Amino acid sequence: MDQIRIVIADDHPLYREGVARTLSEDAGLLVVGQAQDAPGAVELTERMTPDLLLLDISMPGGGGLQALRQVMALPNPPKVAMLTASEEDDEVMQALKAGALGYVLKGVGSRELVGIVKDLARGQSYVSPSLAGRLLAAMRGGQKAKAANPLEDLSKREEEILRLVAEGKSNKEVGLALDLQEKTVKHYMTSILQKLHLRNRVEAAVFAREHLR
Amino acid sequence: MDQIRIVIADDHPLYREGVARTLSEDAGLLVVGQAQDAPGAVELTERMTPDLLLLDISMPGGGGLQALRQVMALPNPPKVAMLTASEEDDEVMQALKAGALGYVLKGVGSRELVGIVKDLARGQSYVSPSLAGRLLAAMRGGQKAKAANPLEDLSKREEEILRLVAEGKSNKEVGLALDLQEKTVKHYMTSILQKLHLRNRVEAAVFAREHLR
DNA sequence: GCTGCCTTCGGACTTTAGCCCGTTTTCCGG
DNA sequence: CCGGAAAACGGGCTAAAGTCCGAAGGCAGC
Repeated sequence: MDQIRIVIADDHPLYREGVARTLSEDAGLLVVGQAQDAPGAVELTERMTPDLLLLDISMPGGGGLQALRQVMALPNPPKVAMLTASEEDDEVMQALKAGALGYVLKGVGSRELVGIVKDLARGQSYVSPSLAGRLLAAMRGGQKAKAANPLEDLSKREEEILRLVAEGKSNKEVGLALDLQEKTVKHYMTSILQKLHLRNRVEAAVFAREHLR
Repeated sequence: MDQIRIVIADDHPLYREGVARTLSEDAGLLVVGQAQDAPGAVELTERMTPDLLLLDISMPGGGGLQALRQVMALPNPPKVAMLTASEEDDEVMQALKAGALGYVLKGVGSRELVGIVKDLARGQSYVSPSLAGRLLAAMRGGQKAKAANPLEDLSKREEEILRLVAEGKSNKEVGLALDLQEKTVKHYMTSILQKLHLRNRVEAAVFAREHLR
């Protein structure tokens, strides 16, 4: 049986090193390339046509999610696993929706990683346990799988107002900034809170900080 | 000349591995221990009395900053460098104020790290360039060096309340959660806003999200 | 041409938030 | 022992936030 050909993309040289060496120690695995940014990852994947791409989410040059989408658009896309420190449900969702086979937190042990990589290469998906639980919960709560971003429900104006609220502005100040009546801003707030299933402007501000921009 | 004895603390096994191997390849350096959490780092440092401690900031069991303070309180504290992905000015400040000699971002290259480690062992401080600039700016802006955190002004209770506010809770809900009168919570809010120079609870929530963990 | 959604506003509310006056208890340092 | 800060509470008040009515023009799709 052939070796599993792997490309690693991570902007931290030392972490990349750790992963590469750990995987290389297993006879069944072969690291055929390393990239340090999103464009590099796409380019390398295209050139090396690996079986598996380990992709960090937080990378310069567009971020791992964008790289994921580009890689999946290639003629013979490899299996892709996101390897990341982030636990944002949102990003997990987006990554899996975009075609990632696995989502592995950077805290994994070396021994574990080798096992996971082999599973992934066989087409077996993998999501780190601590995430898996919350993922399932999110799906149960959100019915089918649309939980990605309720932000899309917001109109242009609503989003604009939400941004200002997230900066700590009062309704009156938002009105002043956008040349609207305070009353109108209040109406928008009500609608924003309803659409995002939030209870008050503090929750809205926090939500905006974490999901907007 | 003796080798430089180093302890590495990081909760990511793979990253730890990468650092350890990179450093070990240099004849002048000797990795004498690895820890994966804050208490472990303190304990290991106490037992091994290394020359240098490389400390990750985000670690289970209290976080790297706490470990830093404990380590510095030891009879013969090693030189300590924070090794982290975080770029929070706040944390850099706190770390340096607590006695860290260096603040190295995880994005460093292997070759660089070896050089930096040797500098540190000689007592030469080091702060990653991208941070150094902003640090100086912060100091110029904040006069002397007090810019660390206005959070220290908050009493225990105030901080507790701020956390709940940052979750979107109303004064009444905070009162319910902490078994206080709504009125009391309002009083605390007034005092919190005053101390942090903020105008309303939305700003407080945003502030808390960015400066409180 | 009708049906929606977006944008904008007004009236009339109720509920929260925030400030300024106080008081009491406790606890800690000089 | 006294001062000061923290912790908790109360009254009274103004302003801000949020909700529920309704309404009007615009622009898109069917």
